[in-house]
Amino acid sequence: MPVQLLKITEGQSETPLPSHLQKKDLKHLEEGCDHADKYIQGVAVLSYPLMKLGDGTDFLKVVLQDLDNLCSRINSINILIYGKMAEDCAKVMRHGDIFVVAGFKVNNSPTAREDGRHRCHLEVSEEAGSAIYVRVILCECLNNFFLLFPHFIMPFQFVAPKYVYTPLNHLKDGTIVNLYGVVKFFKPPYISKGTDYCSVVTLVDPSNVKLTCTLFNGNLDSLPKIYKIGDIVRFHRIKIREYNGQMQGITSGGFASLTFDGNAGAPIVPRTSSKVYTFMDEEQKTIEELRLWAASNISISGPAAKLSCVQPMLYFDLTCQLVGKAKVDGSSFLLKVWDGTKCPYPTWKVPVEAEDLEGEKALLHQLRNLTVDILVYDNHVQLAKSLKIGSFLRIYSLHTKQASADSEDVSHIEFHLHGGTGYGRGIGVLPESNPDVKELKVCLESVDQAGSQNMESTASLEFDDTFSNVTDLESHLQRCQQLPVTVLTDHQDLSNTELKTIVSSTAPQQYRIRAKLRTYKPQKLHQSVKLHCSKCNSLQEVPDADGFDLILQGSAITAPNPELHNTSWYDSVMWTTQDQKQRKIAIHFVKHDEMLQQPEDTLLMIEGGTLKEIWKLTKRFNCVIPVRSTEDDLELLDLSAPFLLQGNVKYYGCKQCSTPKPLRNLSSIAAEQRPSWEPAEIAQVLGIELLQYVFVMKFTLVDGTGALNAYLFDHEKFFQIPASEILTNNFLQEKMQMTMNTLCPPGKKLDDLPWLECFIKSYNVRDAIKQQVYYQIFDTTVAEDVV
DNA sequence: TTAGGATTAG
Repeated sequence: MPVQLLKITEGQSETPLPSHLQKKDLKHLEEGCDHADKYIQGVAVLSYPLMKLGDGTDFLKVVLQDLDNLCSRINSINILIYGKMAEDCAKVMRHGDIFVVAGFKVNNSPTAREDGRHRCHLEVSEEAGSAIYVRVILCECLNNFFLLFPHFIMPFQFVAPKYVYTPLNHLKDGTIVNLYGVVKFFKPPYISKGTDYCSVVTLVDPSNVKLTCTLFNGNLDSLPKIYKIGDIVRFHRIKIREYNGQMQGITSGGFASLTFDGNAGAPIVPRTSSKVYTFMDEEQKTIEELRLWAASNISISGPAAKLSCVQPMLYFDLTCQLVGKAKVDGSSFLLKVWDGTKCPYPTWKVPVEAEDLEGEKALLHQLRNLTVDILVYDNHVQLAKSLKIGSFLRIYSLHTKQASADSEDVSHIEFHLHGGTGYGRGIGVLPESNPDVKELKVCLESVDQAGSQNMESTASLEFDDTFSNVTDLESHLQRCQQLPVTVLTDHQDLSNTELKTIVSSTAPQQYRIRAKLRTYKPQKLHQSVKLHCSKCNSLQEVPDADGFDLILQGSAITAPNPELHNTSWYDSVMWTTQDQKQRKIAIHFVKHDEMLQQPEDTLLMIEGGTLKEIWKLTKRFNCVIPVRSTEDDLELLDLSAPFLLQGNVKYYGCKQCSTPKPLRNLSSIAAEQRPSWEPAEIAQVLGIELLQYVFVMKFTLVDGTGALNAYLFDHEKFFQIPASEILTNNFLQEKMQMTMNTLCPPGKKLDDLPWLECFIKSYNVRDAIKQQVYYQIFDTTVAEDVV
């Protein structure tokens, strides 16, 4: 029997311990040594109720105090007893009993910092060959004990595990708390620039407060095993700090986590690397309640997209199996994966040296039409290299991009995992127990089986496997071939002119045409967005954020001038950042009727802010104008920076045509009955010639009689998407790409392309050398059922 | 220490 009662009287044991056991001193405990023949001895000063772990194993935690030093907590140690031994021990033990624990495993105690006990704990179970001898102290001995050590009366109490969980709206700076939350966002663990892995997790709970936690650990396994949005986590001992005016969670010593599937009805099995954790019925109830709350308050990610459903220009999470991998260059690495379905578009193959390609050659060949090549970049390379062939992966925020090589006419789809961790971009390894992996394996095995029955014809099995998806696509395309995918918004009474006739005619003229879109430029649609000045007719690229950042940094060198604060038309606040830079930031809130407006109606001016701070302000306030102080007035920054930010849109002014006027001119708008803060009106009073966002594209149109290149110059009318929002709105980017895929489906022959109805005008452009005829599309829009 | 959510543009 692993738990034995030994009777002792007057300090002498009636039954001796087995002779092979040697006593080990608490001071000399070390991890990793063989403790099969060792025992430690101590008095039980604390015991927790017997409980069941997540997998049903009985568990008992007992604290033993070294008999040689009864006063110091550092001489007490946590004993974690598993299985039947826990049950047996709970039956016989009393506080004050002397325990002899033999054949234990020593591990670091995650709670040592918190409970002040020994830095290690002991793990014992029958399976590990452990034994516990409980020395029952007879009455007189016990009396002597209490006489000698009266201060031990207090610790001799049952202590229920006291884990208090703090709701997210009750968090306080500088505390260490336990909490539950539903995962609203997460970055799968990645290698940080320091020494640890890092994972960022944003939680919400029914208080509707968000908490972003930054978790570090040198051991990948010790970070929460979160696989999707909606997972539920329990964090123990997370430190709360204030950062940028918001509460933030960060790992503290002894941090521990459990993760649960967030779907109501799924088994409640905690995912954790820790063998030691408590999980009681009450906590099960908490998970169920959070699942119910999350079901109606969080958009839990649905089944991840399959390769058969991918569209170009999407960011999506792919659950797949790794079939091959290869080095490409210093900053990129190739992963060859499959998910049992076939991508409906031609996919790119990344050229690599045969000897660099790891993976089973026969399988790589057999699955060559089902695997896709994913190029991972920069910070993901190191992790990608370490992945094992055959492992199951979830690749987060994988980007599909449509591209065509210069020499090819037909475009293909590329899969990129770009550098950085924005939007949770990264790679996670899923365990075989994961429900999505189980489902994936069923799918892969069915393809494998079909493959082994018919090795000669992998093509037919691939077709069968994705037949429904292919037919969906075909029927969509058929519809596109019957009806024109663009329509005229005017001039419907005109009849069509053949392209052959148009190209042989003189300009300027206007025509109605019916043609197919053979190809278009730029293929990277984000490159089609330009800024246009309607006064000087110039076109320019949209400046990138780095340039804006530099201008902000430059202007932050000059501190705000306090003499310009709090005027008749704005109220000012100023503060200094807590970091080393001691940066001064001033915000001037423009008043209406001498009162501040609601944030969503407010225009504010900011001095000394960073890109991120400005971006955050635009989330809450209607308009943000970055400014700087001069000796006697506030002024706009250089016009390479946006002069106004509203929502996601940055508004720019034309450098040539603008004559900036004093900012106090804004007070005239503020004095209106209901200031609307329209960008055009703001630009006007500030002497700014507002640049308009436009799509500029070149369409190569054909109709069987001829071909011509026509320019599309569109603010919003053609795509029914505002050009001003496309760069910052992923949904609109996808929508535009899908529209282009309908107008010009990738990988299709000319016969299969849909018809476009367009109105075009020809015009002459004369340069120093010659005169040329150009064509521009106008009064045309994408058909309603295509958008 | 690391990162502190807010896509790349290869």
